[in-house]
Amino acid sequence: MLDIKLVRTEPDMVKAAMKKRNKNMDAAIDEVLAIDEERRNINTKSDVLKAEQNKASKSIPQLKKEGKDITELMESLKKTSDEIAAHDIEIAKLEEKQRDIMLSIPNIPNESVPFGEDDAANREMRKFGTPKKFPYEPKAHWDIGTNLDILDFERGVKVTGKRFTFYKGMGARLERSIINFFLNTHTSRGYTEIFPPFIANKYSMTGTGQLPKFAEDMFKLEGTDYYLIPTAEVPVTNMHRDDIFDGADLTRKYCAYSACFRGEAGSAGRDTRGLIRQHQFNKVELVKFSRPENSYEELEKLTADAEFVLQQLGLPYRVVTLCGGDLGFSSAKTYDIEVWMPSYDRYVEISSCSNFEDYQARRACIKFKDNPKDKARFVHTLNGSGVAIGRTVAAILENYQNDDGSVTVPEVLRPYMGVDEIR
RNA sequence: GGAGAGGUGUCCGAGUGGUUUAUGGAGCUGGUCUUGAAAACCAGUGACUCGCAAGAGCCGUGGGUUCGAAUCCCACCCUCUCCGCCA
Repeated sequence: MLDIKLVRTEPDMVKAAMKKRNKNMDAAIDEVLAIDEERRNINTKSDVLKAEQNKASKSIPQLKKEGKDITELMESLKKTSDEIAAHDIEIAKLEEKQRDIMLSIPNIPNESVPFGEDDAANREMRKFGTPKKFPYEPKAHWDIGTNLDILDFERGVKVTGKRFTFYKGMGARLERSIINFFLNTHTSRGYTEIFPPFIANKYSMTGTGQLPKFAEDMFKLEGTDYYLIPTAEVPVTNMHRDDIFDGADLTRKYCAYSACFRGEAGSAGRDTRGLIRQHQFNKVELVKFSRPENSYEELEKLTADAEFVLQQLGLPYRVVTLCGGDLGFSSAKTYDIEVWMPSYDRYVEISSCSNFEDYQARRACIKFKDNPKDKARFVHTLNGSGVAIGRTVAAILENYQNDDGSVTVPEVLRPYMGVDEIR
Protein backbone atom coordinates (compact mmCIF):
# COMPACT_ATOMS: atom_id res chain seq x y z
CA MET A 1 0.00 0.00 0.00
CA LEU A 2 1.21 3.49 -0.78
CA ASP A 3 1.42 6.21 1.84
CA ILE A 4 -1.78 8.25 1.63
CA LYS A 5 0.28 11.31 2.57
CA LEU A 6 2.44 10.77 -0.51
CA VAL A 7 -0.65 10.46 -2.71
CA ARG A 8 -2.03 13.61 -1.08
CA THR A 9 1.10 15.71 -1.53
CA GLU A 10 2.36 14.39 -4.87
CA PRO A 11 -0.61 13.07 -6.84
CA ASP A 12 0.97 13.88 -10.21
CA MET A 13 4.10 11.92 -9.41
CA VAL A 14 1.98 8.91 -8.37
CA LYS A 15 -0.11 9.13 -11.53
CA ALA A 16 3.05 9.27 -13.64
CA ALA A 17 4.45 6.25 -11.78
CA MET A 18 1.35 4.23 -12.67
CA LYS A 19 1.79 5.18 -16.31
CA LYS A 20 5.31 3.81 -16.17
CA ARG A 21 3.60 0.53 -15.28
CA ASN A 22 1.53 0.98 -18.39
CA LYS A 23 -1.53 1.64 -16.24
CA ASN A 24 -3.69 4.71 -16.08
CA MET A 25 -4.95 5.08 -12.53
CA ASP A 26 -5.79 8.78 -12.63
CA ALA A 27 -9.45 8.18 -11.79
CA ALA A 28 -8.70 5.96 -8.79
CA ILE A 29 -6.18 8.44 -7.44
CA ASP A 30 -8.54 11.38 -7.83
CA GLU A 31 -11.28 9.39 -6.11
CA VAL A 32 -9.04 8.44 -3.23
CA LEU A 33 -8.04 12.07 -2.74
CA ALA A 34 -11.68 13.19 -2.64
CA ILE A 35 -12.56 10.48 -0.13
CA ASP A 36 -9.53 11.33 1.97
CA GLU A 37 -10.48 14.97 2.20
CA GLU A 38 -14.08 14.23 3.12
CA ARG A 39 -12.94 11.70 5.68
CA ARG A 40 -10.62 14.16 7.36
CA ASN A 41 -13.32 16.85 7.47
CA ILE A 42 -15.82 14.57 9.16
CA ASN A 43 -13.13 13.22 11.44
CA THR A 44 -12.36 16.72 12.67
CA LYS A 45 -16.05 17.40 13.33
CA SER A 46 -16.39 14.14 15.22
CA ASP A 47 -13.28 14.84 17.31
CA VAL A 48 -14.57 18.27 18.34
CA LEU A 49 -17.88 16.72 19.45
CA LYS A 50 -16.07 13.99 21.34
CA ALA A 51 -13.97 16.56 23.17
CA GLU A 52 -17.18 18.32 24.23
CA GLN A 53 -18.73 15.05 25.28
CA ASN A 54 -15.69 14.03 27.32
CA LYS A 55 -15.63 17.36 29.10
CA ALA A 56 -19.35 17.29 29.95
CA SER A 57 -19.26 13.64 31.01
CA LYS A 58 -16.55 14.40 33.49
CA SER A 59 -18.64 17.08 35.16
CA ILE A 60 -21.66 14.83 35.66
CA PRO A 61 -20.56 13.06 38.88
CA GLN A 62 -19.78 16.43 40.46
CA LEU A 63 -23.13 17.91 39.43
CA LYS A 64 -24.94 14.85 40.73
CA LYS A 65 -23.16 15.13 44.03
CA GLU A 66 -24.25 18.73 44.33
CA GLY A 67 -27.81 17.55 43.71
CA LYS A 68 -28.25 19.67 40.60
CA ASP A 69 -30.80 18.89 37.93
CA ILE A 70 -28.98 17.47 34.93
CA THR A 71 -31.96 16.46 32.79
CA GLU A 72 -31.27 19.20 30.27
CA LEU A 73 -27.59 18.38 30.06
CA MET A 74 -28.43 14.72 29.55
CA GLU A 75 -30.74 15.57 26.70
CA SER A 76 -28.19 17.69 24.94
CA LEU A 77 -25.55 15.01 25.46
CA LYS A 78 -27.85 12.44 23.93
CA LYS A 79 -28.00 14.62 20.83
CA THR A 80 -24.22 14.96 20.77
CA SER A 81 -23.87 11.24 21.17
CA ASP A 82 -26.18 10.56 18.23
CA GLU A 83 -24.31 13.02 16.06
CA ILE A 84 -20.98 11.40 16.90
CA ALA A 85 -22.38 7.98 16.06
CA ALA A 86 -23.62 9.22 12.69
CA HIS A 87 -20.25 10.78 11.89
CA ASP A 88 -18.34 7.70 12.95
CA ILE A 89 -20.43 5.46 10.73
CA GLU A 90 -19.71 7.78 7.82
CA ILE A 91 -15.99 7.80 8.65
CA ALA A 92 -15.88 4.00 8.80
CA LYS A 93 -17.53 3.78 5.38
CA LEU A 94 -15.10 6.27 3.86
CA GLU A 95 -12.12 4.54 5.46
CA GLU A 96 -13.16 1.22 4.01
CA LYS A 97 -13.68 2.73 0.57
CA GLN A 98 -10.34 4.49 0.76
CA ARG A 99 -8.55 1.34 1.85
CA ASP A 100 -10.14 -0.71 -0.93
CA ILE A 101 -8.86 1.71 -3.53
CA MET A 102 -5.45 2.04 -1.90
CA LEU A 103 -5.09 -1.76 -1.91
CA SER A 104 -5.73 -1.78 -5.66
CA ILE A 105 -2.98 0.75 -6.43
CA PRO A 106 0.35 -0.97 -7.19
CA ASN A 107 3.75 0.11 -5.93
CA ILE A 108 5.71 2.97 -7.46
CA PRO A 109 8.52 1.68 -9.70
CA ASN A 110 12.05 2.70 -8.76
CA GLU A 111 13.71 5.31 -11.01
CA SER A 112 16.16 2.73 -12.34
CA VAL A 113 13.33 0.58 -13.73
CA PRO A 114 13.30 0.88 -17.53
CA PHE A 115 10.23 2.09 -19.37
CA GLY A 116 8.43 -0.46 -21.47
CA GLU A 117 5.21 -2.37 -22.06
CA ASP A 118 6.17 -6.00 -21.65
CA ASP A 119 9.04 -8.44 -21.26
CA ALA A 120 10.45 -7.39 -24.62
CA ALA A 121 11.59 -4.18 -22.92
CA ASN A 122 13.30 -5.91 -20.00
CA ARG A 123 16.96 -4.93 -19.77
CA GLU A 124 19.61 -7.63 -19.80
CA MET A 125 22.17 -6.93 -17.07
CA ARG A 126 24.64 -9.81 -17.30
CA LYS A 127 25.13 -13.40 -18.39
CA PHE A 128 26.83 -16.35 -16.75
CA GLY A 129 28.10 -19.39 -18.60
CA THR A 130 27.65 -20.34 -22.22
CA PRO A 131 24.81 -22.52 -23.42
CA LYS A 132 26.23 -25.87 -24.47
CA LYS A 133 26.11 -26.69 -28.17
CA PHE A 134 24.72 -30.17 -28.64
CA PRO A 135 25.88 -32.16 -31.67
CA TYR A 136 22.30 -33.46 -31.84
CA GLU A 137 18.86 -32.11 -31.16
CA PRO A 138 18.73 -31.79 -27.34
CA LYS A 139 15.78 -33.54 -25.75
CA ALA A 140 13.22 -31.79 -23.62
CA HIS A 141 13.26 -32.57 -19.90
CA TRP A 142 9.84 -34.21 -20.03
CA ASP A 143 11.16 -36.75 -22.54
CA ILE A 144 14.41 -37.25 -20.63
CA GLY A 145 12.53 -37.68 -17.36
CA THR A 146 9.96 -40.05 -18.81
CA ASN A 147 12.62 -42.14 -20.58
CA LEU A 148 14.64 -42.43 -17.37
CA ASP A 149 11.42 -43.26 -15.50
CA ILE A 150 12.10 -40.52 -12.95
CA LEU A 151 9.16 -38.26 -13.89
CA ASP A 152 5.60 -39.48 -14.41
CA PHE A 153 3.29 -36.87 -15.85
CA GLU A 154 0.46 -39.22 -16.81
CA ARG A 155 -0.03 -40.54 -13.30
CA GLY A 156 0.03 -36.97 -11.97
CA VAL A 157 -2.93 -36.26 -14.21
CA LYS A 158 -4.69 -39.49 -13.18
CA VAL A 159 -4.29 -38.96 -9.46
CA THR A 160 -4.91 -35.21 -9.35
CA GLY A 161 -5.18 -33.42 -12.67
CA LYS A 162 -3.16 -31.55 -15.24
CA ARG A 163 -0.09 -29.66 -14.04
CA PHE A 164 0.61 -32.21 -11.29
CA THR A 165 3.55 -34.61 -11.53
CA PHE A 166 5.06 -37.61 -9.79
CA TYR A 167 8.82 -37.71 -9.24
CA LYS A 168 10.19 -41.23 -8.90
CA GLY A 169 13.44 -42.85 -7.79
CA MET A 170 16.44 -40.68 -8.69
CA GLY A 171 14.02 -37.97 -9.85
CA ALA A 172 12.54 -37.67 -6.37
CA ARG A 173 16.03 -37.84 -4.94
CA LEU A 174 17.24 -35.10 -7.28
CA GLU A 175 14.43 -32.80 -6.18
CA ARG A 176 15.25 -33.46 -2.52
CA SER A 177 18.99 -33.07 -3.10
CA ILE A 178 18.54 -29.67 -4.73
CA ILE A 179 16.39 -28.46 -1.84
CA ASN A 180 19.06 -29.51 0.64
CA PHE A 181 21.88 -28.08 -1.43
CA PHE A 182 20.13 -24.71 -1.70
CA LEU A 183 19.25 -24.52 1.99
CA ASN A 184 22.72 -25.59 3.09
CA THR A 185 24.33 -23.06 0.77
CA HIS A 186 22.17 -20.15 1.87
CA THR A 187 22.38 -20.93 5.58
CA SER A 188 26.17 -21.14 5.32
CA ARG A 189 26.07 -17.65 3.86
CA GLY A 190 24.15 -15.97 6.66
CA TYR A 191 20.49 -16.81 6.07
CA THR A 192 18.38 -18.26 8.88
CA GLU A 193 16.42 -21.31 7.81
CA ILE A 194 12.66 -21.30 8.27
CA PHE A 195 10.21 -24.11 7.70
CA PRO A 196 6.90 -22.28 7.45
CA PRO A 197 3.26 -23.33 7.36
CA PHE A 198 2.11 -24.00 3.79
CA ILE A 199 -1.30 -22.51 4.55
CA ALA A 200 -1.87 -18.88 5.49
CA ASN A 201 -4.91 -16.81 6.42
CA LYS A 202 -6.43 -13.90 4.53
CA TYR A 203 -4.65 -11.30 6.66
CA SER A 204 -1.29 -12.70 5.65
CA MET A 205 -2.34 -12.87 2.02
CA THR A 206 -3.34 -9.21 2.19
CA GLY A 207 -0.13 -8.28 3.98
CA THR A 208 2.10 -9.41 1.14
CA GLY A 209 -0.28 -8.24 -1.60
CA GLN A 210 -1.85 -11.45 -2.97
CA LEU A 211 -5.25 -10.30 -1.73
CA PRO A 212 -7.56 -8.71 -2.53
CA LYS A 213 -6.55 -8.43 -6.19
CA PHE A 214 -5.22 -11.87 -7.00
CA ALA A 215 -7.61 -14.23 -5.24
CA GLU A 216 -8.20 -16.23 -8.43
CA ASP A 217 -4.50 -17.17 -8.59
CA MET A 218 -4.71 -19.06 -5.31
CA PHE A 219 -6.22 -22.20 -3.89
CA LYS A 220 -8.64 -21.39 -1.09
CA LEU A 221 -9.64 -24.06 1.39
CA GLU A 222 -13.38 -24.41 1.26
CA GLY A 223 -15.28 -23.19 4.29
CA THR A 224 -12.28 -21.37 5.77
CA ASP A 225 -10.29 -18.18 5.38
CA TYR A 226 -7.20 -20.26 4.65
CA TYR A 227 -5.21 -20.31 1.43
CA LEU A 228 -2.48 -22.63 0.16
CA ILE A 229 0.59 -20.41 -0.06
CA PRO A 230 1.76 -19.44 -3.56
CA THR A 231 5.28 -18.85 -2.17
CA ALA A 232 7.08 -18.99 1.18
CA GLU A 233 7.32 -15.22 0.92
CA VAL A 234 3.81 -15.08 2.38
CA PRO A 235 4.36 -16.89 5.70
CA VAL A 236 7.96 -15.72 6.15
CA THR A 237 7.19 -12.04 5.57
CA ASN A 238 4.03 -12.21 7.65
CA MET A 239 5.93 -13.90 10.44
CA HIS A 240 6.87 -10.34 11.39
CA ARG A 241 3.52 -8.71 10.67
CA ASP A 242 2.82 -6.02 13.31
CA ASP A 243 6.38 -6.35 14.65
CA ILE A 244 8.74 -3.52 15.48
CA PHE A 245 12.38 -4.55 15.03
CA ASP A 246 15.29 -3.14 16.92
CA GLY A 247 17.25 -1.30 14.21
CA ALA A 248 20.38 -3.19 15.26
CA ASP A 249 18.68 -6.46 14.18
CA LEU A 250 18.45 -5.35 10.55
CA THR A 251 19.11 -6.67 7.96
CA ARG A 252 17.26 -9.89 8.83
CA LYS A 253 17.88 -12.67 6.29
CA TYR A 254 15.75 -15.79 6.02
CA CYS A 255 15.68 -18.72 3.64
CA ALA A 256 12.74 -21.09 3.53
CA TYR A 257 11.80 -24.19 1.63
CA SER A 258 8.13 -24.62 0.86
CA ALA A 259 5.80 -26.23 -1.58
CA CYS A 260 4.04 -23.52 -3.59
CA PHE A 261 0.51 -23.70 -4.95
CA ARG A 262 -0.72 -21.60 -7.83
CA GLY A 263 -3.99 -21.62 -9.69
CA GLU A 264 -2.28 -20.48 -12.90
CA ALA A 265 -5.53 -18.90 -14.03
CA GLY A 266 -4.90 -17.14 -17.29
CA SER A 267 -2.00 -19.32 -18.35
CA ALA A 268 -4.08 -22.02 -20.03
CA GLY A 269 -2.13 -23.49 -22.89
CA ARG A 270 1.23 -22.05 -21.80
CA ASP A 271 4.06 -24.40 -20.85
CA THR A 272 1.63 -27.30 -20.69
CA ARG A 273 4.38 -29.90 -20.94
CA GLY A 274 6.95 -30.67 -18.30
CA LEU A 275 7.82 -29.09 -15.00
CA ILE A 276 7.88 -25.43 -15.96
CA ARG A 277 4.35 -24.48 -14.92
CA GLN A 278 2.80 -26.68 -12.24
CA HIS A 279 -0.01 -26.07 -9.77
CA GLN A 280 2.29 -27.40 -7.06
CA PHE A 281 6.04 -26.91 -7.08
CA ASN A 282 8.89 -26.64 -4.62
CA LYS A 283 10.92 -23.53 -4.02
CA VAL A 284 13.56 -22.21 -1.68
CA GLU A 285 12.82 -18.57 -1.02
CA LEU A 286 15.07 -15.80 0.30
CA VAL A 287 13.44 -13.05 2.37
CA LYS A 288 15.04 -9.93 3.83
CA PHE A 289 13.91 -7.18 6.14
CA SER A 290 16.19 -4.19 5.73
CA ARG A 291 16.64 -0.55 6.61
CA PRO A 292 15.21 1.74 3.91
CA GLU A 293 18.56 3.34 3.18
CA ASN A 294 20.30 0.15 2.14
CA SER A 295 17.51 -1.91 0.61
CA TYR A 296 18.84 -1.50 -2.93
CA GLU A 297 22.26 -2.68 -1.87
CA GLU A 298 20.51 -5.65 -0.24
CA LEU A 299 18.63 -6.34 -3.48
CA GLU A 300 21.94 -6.64 -5.34
CA LYS A 301 23.27 -9.01 -2.68
CA LEU A 302 20.10 -11.08 -2.62
CA THR A 303 20.21 -11.45 -6.40
CA ALA A 304 23.88 -12.43 -6.17
CA ASP A 305 22.98 -15.06 -3.55
CA ALA A 306 20.35 -16.56 -5.86
CA GLU A 307 22.83 -16.47 -8.76
CA PHE A 308 25.45 -18.19 -6.63
CA VAL A 309 23.56 -21.49 -6.43
CA LEU A 310 23.13 -21.54 -10.22
CA GLN A 311 26.84 -20.86 -10.63
CA GLN A 312 27.59 -23.76 -8.30
CA LEU A 313 25.38 -25.97 -10.45
CA GLY A 314 27.09 -24.75 -13.60
CA LEU A 315 23.83 -23.71 -15.23
CA PRO A 316 24.03 -20.88 -17.78
CA TYR A 317 21.76 -17.97 -16.92
CA ARG A 318 21.20 -14.28 -17.45
CA VAL A 319 19.85 -11.54 -15.23
CA VAL A 320 17.32 -9.00 -16.51
CA THR A 321 15.75 -5.92 -14.95
CA LEU A 322 12.00 -5.97 -15.44
CA CYS A 323 10.57 -2.95 -17.22
CA GLY A 324 7.67 -0.96 -15.76
CA GLY A 325 5.00 -2.86 -17.69
CA ASP A 326 6.31 -6.27 -16.61
CA LEU A 327 6.83 -5.38 -12.95
CA GLY A 328 4.86 -7.26 -10.30
CA PHE A 329 2.09 -5.48 -8.41
CA SER A 330 3.88 -4.95 -5.08
CA SER A 331 7.42 -4.59 -6.38
CA ALA A 332 9.41 -1.39 -6.86
CA LYS A 333 12.20 -3.15 -8.73
CA THR A 334 12.68 -6.73 -9.85
CA TYR A 335 15.55 -8.71 -11.32
CA ASP A 336 14.57 -11.93 -13.01
CA ILE A 337 17.17 -14.65 -13.24
CA GLU A 338 16.60 -16.75 -16.33
CA VAL A 339 18.21 -20.13 -16.79
CA TRP A 340 19.14 -21.53 -20.19
CA MET A 341 16.64 -24.18 -21.28
CA PRO A 342 17.85 -26.05 -24.40
CA SER A 343 14.40 -27.37 -25.36
CA TYR A 344 12.98 -23.84 -25.35
CA ASP A 345 16.13 -22.56 -27.04
CA ARG A 346 15.96 -19.54 -24.77
CA TYR A 347 16.33 -18.39 -21.18
CA VAL A 348 13.44 -19.22 -18.81
CA GLU A 349 12.67 -17.49 -15.52
CA ILE A 350 13.93 -19.44 -12.53
CA SER A 351 14.06 -16.67 -9.93
CA SER A 352 12.51 -13.29 -9.36
CA CYS A 353 14.26 -10.97 -6.89
CA SER A 354 12.36 -7.90 -5.76
CA ASN A 355 12.59 -4.90 -3.52
CA PHE A 356 9.13 -3.98 -2.26
CA GLU A 357 10.46 -0.96 -0.37
CA ASP A 358 7.84 -0.13 2.28
CA TYR A 359 4.85 -1.26 0.21
CA GLN A 360 4.43 -4.63 1.95
CA ALA A 361 5.68 -3.26 5.26
CA ARG A 362 2.90 -0.67 5.26
CA ARG A 363 0.27 -3.30 4.48
CA ALA A 364 1.66 -5.74 7.03
CA CYS A 365 2.78 -3.06 9.51
CA ILE A 366 6.43 -4.10 9.89
CA LYS A 367 8.57 -1.41 11.48
CA PHE A 368 11.86 -0.73 13.21
CA LYS A 369 13.40 1.83 15.51
CA ASP A 370 16.99 2.39 16.63
CA ASN A 371 16.13 3.85 20.02
CA PRO A 372 13.08 3.20 22.17
CA LYS A 373 12.23 6.90 21.95
CA ASP A 374 12.39 7.11 18.16
CA LYS A 375 9.33 7.02 16.02
CA ALA A 376 8.97 3.60 14.41
CA ARG A 377 9.68 3.60 10.66
CA PHE A 378 8.63 1.04 8.09
CA VAL A 379 11.27 -1.51 7.08
CA HIS A 380 11.87 -2.41 3.46
CA THR A 381 11.05 -6.00 2.51
CA LEU A 382 12.80 -7.95 -0.21
CA ASN A 383 12.55 -11.45 -1.50
CA GLY A 384 13.66 -13.69 -4.29
CA SER A 385 13.58 -17.30 -5.26
CA GLY A 386 16.79 -18.99 -4.32
CA VAL A 387 15.67 -20.71 -6.55
CA ALA A 388 12.68 -22.66 -7.96
CA ILE A 389 13.36 -26.40 -7.57
CA GLY A 390 11.24 -27.89 -10.35
CA ARG A 391 12.70 -25.59 -12.96
CA THR A 392 16.18 -26.40 -11.65
CA VAL A 393 15.47 -30.10 -12.17
CA ALA A 394 14.27 -29.32 -15.70
CA ALA A 395 17.40 -27.23 -16.39
CA ILE A 396 19.74 -29.92 -15.05
CA LEU A 397 18.08 -32.70 -17.04
CA GLU A 398 18.32 -30.66 -20.23
CA ASN A 399 21.73 -29.01 -19.82
CA TYR A 400 23.43 -32.12 -18.44
CA GLN A 401 21.86 -34.65 -20.81
CA ASN A 402 24.10 -37.09 -22.65
CA ASP A 403 23.55 -38.61 -26.07
CA ASP A 404 22.84 -42.03 -24.57
CA GLY A 405 19.85 -40.67 -22.64
CA SER A 406 21.64 -40.48 -19.30
CA VAL A 407 22.09 -37.31 -17.28
CA THR A 408 25.33 -36.28 -15.57
CA VAL A 409 24.84 -35.14 -11.98
CA PRO A 410 26.38 -31.68 -11.34
CA GLU A 411 29.38 -32.04 -9.09
CA VAL A 412 27.98 -30.14 -6.10
CA LEU A 413 24.96 -32.46 -6.01
CA ARG A 414 26.90 -35.72 -6.03
CA PRO A 415 27.32 -35.90 -2.25
CA TYR A 416 23.54 -35.54 -1.98
CA MET A 417 22.70 -37.92 -4.83
CA GLY A 418 25.26 -40.61 -4.11
CA VAL A 419 25.75 -41.13 -7.85
CA ASP A 420 27.58 -39.35 -10.69
CA GLU A 421 24.89 -39.85 -13.25
CA ILE A 422 21.28 -40.83 -13.67
CA ARG A 423 20.67 -43.58 -16.15
C1' G B 1 -14.27 -31.56 19.81
C1' G B 2 -15.90 -31.19 25.57
C1' A B 3 -15.17 -28.78 30.58
C1' G B 4 -12.82 -25.03 33.47
C1' A B 5 -9.58 -20.63 34.05
C1' G B 6 -7.75 -16.44 31.79
C1' G B 7 -6.21 -12.23 27.98
C1' U B 8 -4.98 -4.72 31.06
C1' G B 9 1.10 -0.50 29.01
C1' U B 10 8.32 -3.20 28.36
C1' C B 11 7.17 -6.91 32.44
C1' C B 12 4.27 -8.25 36.92
C1' G B 13 -0.33 -6.77 38.47
C1' A B 14 -4.98 -3.71 40.62
C1' G B 15 -9.35 -2.08 38.73
C1' U B 16 -17.12 -5.00 38.20
C1' G B 17 -20.64 2.06 35.22
C1' G B 18 -18.57 8.50 36.17
C1' U B 19 -13.68 12.04 41.08
C1' U B 20 -9.11 6.65 36.51
C1' U B 21 -5.87 12.24 32.46
C1' A B 22 -5.66 3.14 33.79
C1' U B 23 -3.84 2.17 41.22
C1' G B 24 0.74 -0.02 42.68
C1' G B 25 5.40 -2.41 41.84
C1' A B 26 9.59 -3.90 38.71
C1' G B 27 12.44 -2.09 34.75
C1' C B 28 14.37 2.17 32.22
C1' U B 29 16.28 7.61 32.29
C1' G B 30 18.11 11.67 35.21
C1' G B 31 19.50 13.37 40.11
C1' U B 32 21.06 13.20 45.61
C1' C B 33 24.40 10.38 48.62
C1' U B 34 29.38 7.50 47.68
C1' U B 35 36.55 7.17 46.35
C1' G B 36 33.64 3.84 42.90
C1' A B 37 29.50 0.61 42.98
C1' A B 38 25.26 -1.33 45.50
C1' A B 39 21.37 0.15 48.63
C1' A B 40 18.25 4.13 49.95
C1' C B 41 15.80 8.52 48.58
C1' C B 42 13.84 12.31 44.84
C1' A B 43 12.03 13.28 39.92
C1' G B 44 10.69 11.53 35.16
C1' U B 45 8.88 7.49 32.02
C1' G B 46 3.64 3.30 27.73
C1' A B 47 3.40 2.08 22.60
C1' C B 48 0.60 2.86 18.41
C1' U B 49 -3.23 5.17 14.93
C1' C B 50 -5.81 9.55 12.85
C1' G B 51 -5.36 14.88 12.65
C1' C B 52 -2.06 21.24 10.13
C1' A B 53 -3.55 21.88 15.04
C1' A B 54 -6.80 21.73 19.15
C1' G B 55 -7.81 17.16 20.03
C1' A B 56 -9.63 12.13 19.27
C1' G B 57 -9.00 6.88 19.42
C1' C B 58 -6.56 2.45 21.65
C1' C B 59 -7.41 -2.36 28.27
C1' G B 60 -7.50 -9.78 22.89
C1' U B 61 -11.01 -8.67 18.24
C1' G B 62 -15.79 -7.09 16.41
C1' G B 63 -20.70 -5.57 17.58
C1' G B 64 -24.40 -3.80 21.31
C1' U B 65 -26.54 -1.14 25.84
C1' U B 66 -25.61 3.97 28.03
C1' C B 67 -25.24 10.95 28.37
C1' G B 68 -20.72 8.03 29.81
C1' A B 69 -17.75 1.17 29.21
C1' A B 70 -11.34 -1.78 30.94
C1' U B 71 -15.96 -2.53 33.89
C1' C B 72 -22.57 -4.65 31.65
C1' C B 73 -24.58 -7.80 27.18
C1' C B 74 -23.64 -10.81 22.49
C1' A B 75 -20.36 -13.17 19.01
C1' C B 76 -15.56 -14.49 17.78
C1' C B 77 -10.07 -15.20 18.39
C1' C B 78 -6.04 -16.69 21.32
C1' U B 79 -3.42 -18.77 25.81
C1' C B 80 -3.24 -22.24 30.01
C1' U B 81 -5.13 -26.84 32.68
C1' C B 82 -7.86 -31.40 32.32
C1' C B 83 -10.55 -34.94 29.09
C1' G B 84 -11.37 -37.02 24.16
C1' C B 85 -9.27 -37.86 19.25
C1' C B 86 -4.83 -38.17 16.48
C1' A B 87 0.65 -38.42 12.73
